[in-house]
Amino acid sequence: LDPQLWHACAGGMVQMPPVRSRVYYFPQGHAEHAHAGGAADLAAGARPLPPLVLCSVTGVRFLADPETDEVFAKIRLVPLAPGEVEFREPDEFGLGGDPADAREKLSSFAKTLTQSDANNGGGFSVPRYCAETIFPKLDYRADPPVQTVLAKDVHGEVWKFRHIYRGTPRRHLLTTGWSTFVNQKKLIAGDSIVFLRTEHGELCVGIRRAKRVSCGGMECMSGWNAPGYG
Amino acid sequence: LDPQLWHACAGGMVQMPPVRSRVYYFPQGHAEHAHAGGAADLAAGARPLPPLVLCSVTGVRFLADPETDEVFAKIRLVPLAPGEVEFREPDEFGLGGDPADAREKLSSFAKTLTQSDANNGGGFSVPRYCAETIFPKLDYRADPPVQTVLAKDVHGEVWKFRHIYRGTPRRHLLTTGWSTFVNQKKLIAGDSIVFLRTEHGELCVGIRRAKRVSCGGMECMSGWNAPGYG
DNA sequence: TTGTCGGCCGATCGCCGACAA
DNA sequence: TTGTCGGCGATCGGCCGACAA
Repeated sequence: LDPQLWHACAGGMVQMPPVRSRVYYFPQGHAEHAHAGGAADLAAGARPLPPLVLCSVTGVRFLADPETDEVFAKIRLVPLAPGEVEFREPDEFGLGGDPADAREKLSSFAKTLTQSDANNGGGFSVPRYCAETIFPKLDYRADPPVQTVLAKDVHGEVWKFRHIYRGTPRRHLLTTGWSTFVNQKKLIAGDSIVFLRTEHGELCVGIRRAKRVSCGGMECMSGWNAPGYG
Repeated sequence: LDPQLWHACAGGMVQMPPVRSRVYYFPQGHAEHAHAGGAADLAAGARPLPPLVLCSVTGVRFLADPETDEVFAKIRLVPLAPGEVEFREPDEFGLGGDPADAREKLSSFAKTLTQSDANNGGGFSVPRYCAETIFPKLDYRADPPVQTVLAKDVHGEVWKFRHIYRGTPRRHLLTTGWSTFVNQKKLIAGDSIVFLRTEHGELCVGIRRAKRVSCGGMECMSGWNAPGYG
């Protein structure tokens, strides 16, 4: 999985430590996160674990769930002996000033799906900025300007969309191919879609699912479906 | 799962030993059937198993696959000590002369789906015998005679069908509700459907899938899809 | 600039009798 | 008696511009 696409899907809040950098590992926090409330397993151990362990990052793998397309990472940590402890600024590893960071911001775009986007009745409203900076150049001399857009998802599968610039006032839309994508990926209003143009000029598409909240057996998005009073 | 429905789905060739009856267990045959060709596991054991073991049936559970509706059974066997060996006719347990057998034959009906039945373009041609002996009585004074038929599947789920008697010449058909059933159960031409009327007068429906044969990646039924020359 | 809506057109679904095996 | 077909009406998917936020 392309790290650029992975980061675009994960969002700007997610930063990954580079290989050979040093991080603190929090066993209890990990245990609580892994199986909520099951941290007793570790506490019951004969030798109590320290609250934090200084480790060296020896490997990072960028992965995506085959079912949901949700991205995650596997990070390999090796604990350091107390004598190896030495403080180094993370910036030495380019954590903050990653040059890929600025480039990524320029060539990726995320949009939260509206009801109209997710309704099976129609297409996808492409924000102008996304169409002009991420999508392939459209020939505006045609009337209406139309092109076929190919985008690769996190699994390498290619999706085909009809990209048209029409309506009054003019706007960019994805029509044919869009509803298939929505249905296959089981997207609903509130989920986000990410478009990314790699340095090779290749277009990629990722998704970022909204947190679901169960409503009496039905799955729905908090805030949606709630009639506004007043 | 109702044993009557189970037997109707399994077909007349399948007979189950009753509880407390005695049967021979063939370990090698079981192993070969369980994982084809993997019988070496048993042969490699320190103590070679006897070719057949006389057992007592201590339990039989009639089950159905939640995905495919295909029926199977779990039979609990307890090996008998050599001293316990005594010959008894299986008929003493009612294996052959099961009174439920004759009743079942009267009130269940199986039909192999034709292309027209499985095509999503239409309904299901109900053989007259099935309609008249299994289905609820139709009021022939109406024109055309129509009723709603409810049938419970092996999971207890209820399916609703529109049963109509129409056309020239007249015939029984299931229309509305049929294609939903076909799609949900993923039925294709060659599969069979079983209708059963229980002693309580309740209508049940089961399926019996045809053996699939793979045709270059496509799944199809042997004999179907083959154009007839001459 | 873009979210939502109603209109509308074409494709598909599915009910029908005709006809023949 | 019942399998298959063509016809056709209803429904649905999905593309469109209007309009307003």
